[in-house]
Amino acid sequence: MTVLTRDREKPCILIIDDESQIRHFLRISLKTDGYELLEAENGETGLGLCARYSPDLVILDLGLPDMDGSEVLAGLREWSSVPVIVLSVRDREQEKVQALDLGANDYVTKPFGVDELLARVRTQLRSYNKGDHPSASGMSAIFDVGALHIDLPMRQILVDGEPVKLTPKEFAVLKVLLLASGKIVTQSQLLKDIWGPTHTSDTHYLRILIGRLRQKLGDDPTEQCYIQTEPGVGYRFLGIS
Amino acid sequence: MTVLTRDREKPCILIIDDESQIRHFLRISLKTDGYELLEAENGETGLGLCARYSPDLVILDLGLPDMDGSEVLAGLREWSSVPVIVLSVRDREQEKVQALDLGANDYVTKPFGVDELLARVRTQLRSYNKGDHPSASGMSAIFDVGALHIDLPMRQILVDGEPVKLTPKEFAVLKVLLLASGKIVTQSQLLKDIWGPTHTSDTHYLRILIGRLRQKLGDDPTEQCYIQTEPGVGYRFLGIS
DNA sequence: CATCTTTTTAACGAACTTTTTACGCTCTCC
DNA sequence: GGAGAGCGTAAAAAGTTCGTTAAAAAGATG
Repeated sequence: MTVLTRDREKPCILIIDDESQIRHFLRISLKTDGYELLEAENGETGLGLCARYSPDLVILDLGLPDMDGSEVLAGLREWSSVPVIVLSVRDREQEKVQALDLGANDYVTKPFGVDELLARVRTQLRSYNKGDHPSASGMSAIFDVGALHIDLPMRQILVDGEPVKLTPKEFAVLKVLLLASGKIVTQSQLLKDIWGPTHTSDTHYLRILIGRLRQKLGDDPTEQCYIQTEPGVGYRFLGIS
Repeated sequence: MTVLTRDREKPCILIIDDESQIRHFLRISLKTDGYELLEAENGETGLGLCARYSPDLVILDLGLPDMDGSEVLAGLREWSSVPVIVLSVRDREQEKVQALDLGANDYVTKPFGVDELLARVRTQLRSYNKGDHPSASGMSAIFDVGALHIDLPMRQILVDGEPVKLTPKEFAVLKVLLLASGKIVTQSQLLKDIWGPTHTSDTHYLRILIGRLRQKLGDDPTEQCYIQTEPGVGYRFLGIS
């Protein structure tokens, strides 16, 4: 199952709550604050939506019809570290402690003020985005192949331990190839991604750039060590299966 | 001044509260849960302790004698990203919103249950340790690189022991680069952070400011000692691995 | 209101990227 | 075998970006 595409500009929030009034109420508040929304009225669909769309934050009501809210939380924490704000009508301290220790990031007691909830949402999203959580961006961005060490977020490339300087376009091409590791990336796709949709036919740009890239990476085009060319189609990065 | 050593096994919590009963009460609860403690009864010593010992978490009372709690929070957030749990007797929603948007990670209204507070402490420490926060791994707000000594909370910079005056914008840029030590900071990000979102394209502002900064810090752009430029992308501060 | 500091604007040379142009190579297909 | 398409390399030309300097404008200070 692949991650379905969604607007990556707006932060996406999943609401799991059975009360339609609360969902309605949250929907209006959150949408006007510029969030994209997903909604589920029971734990199971909530978990499903979370798995498929990997939202940036989950607002979870503890009182659900099909399963206990803490079960949902526990299930979620099996594989995801998405921030969770728990809502509950119950103000029992032990329940708060339990939810927080199960992995909730915040606990808000109903009835609550919208502004406070929105502020807590901002707080969670803020601290979540600060560290680069692997599950948020999908995969690790550090590659080690042969004498090559590539750190995408640090934008650092080492060949035999020696740092290598890449130009912006060189780096962009390498990144696209790397993120599709093993798979072929079409020439027109690379051209569209990096040069823009008006240059999808200027394949010689690519040939020259790939040449320089191979040179800088210490790659021999006759042996096709790192960057393999698929004649007539495109290029692929070899190394990680 | 270097970072003072302290027991790195136990998480260290700084309590900033003027009421000695509350401190006593928290001290007992937190110590039995295995935390190391620091205490301050006003904002100024609190900030000082935080700068010197860089605790893993701060519990901050909003009602302090010497300065407003939100001032302490704002001052702290100038240079530190340590998690902060705010305590307050006031249950006004706007105050919660303000504190959370100023950078607080949680807000607990007095009177509160110990168990809940302890659970919230655990939650903050947990999510703080997940991402690799620079200041979590022992780095403080005081930097010593080569002949350079930078004290962010004191706003003081020494080159070869000589104090150097920086303009507000120079200091802001240096701070952003420093807090992202090693990582690249995009030009547009610096421009957005310091000049505001309307100047994200005025890259020449940055070039001039970086030039002056390098000059004042005694940095040679041909040797790329402190501030390294990543052509076409942005800048990074070198020195601390 | 005058002075000093800080920020913004303008201009220019140097270094670097990207694009253009040109040429050699291999492979397929007629 | 020859023509043409696709790929790789090399070097020159064009275009950007970077760093520096200098001066004008704006803001702060007394």
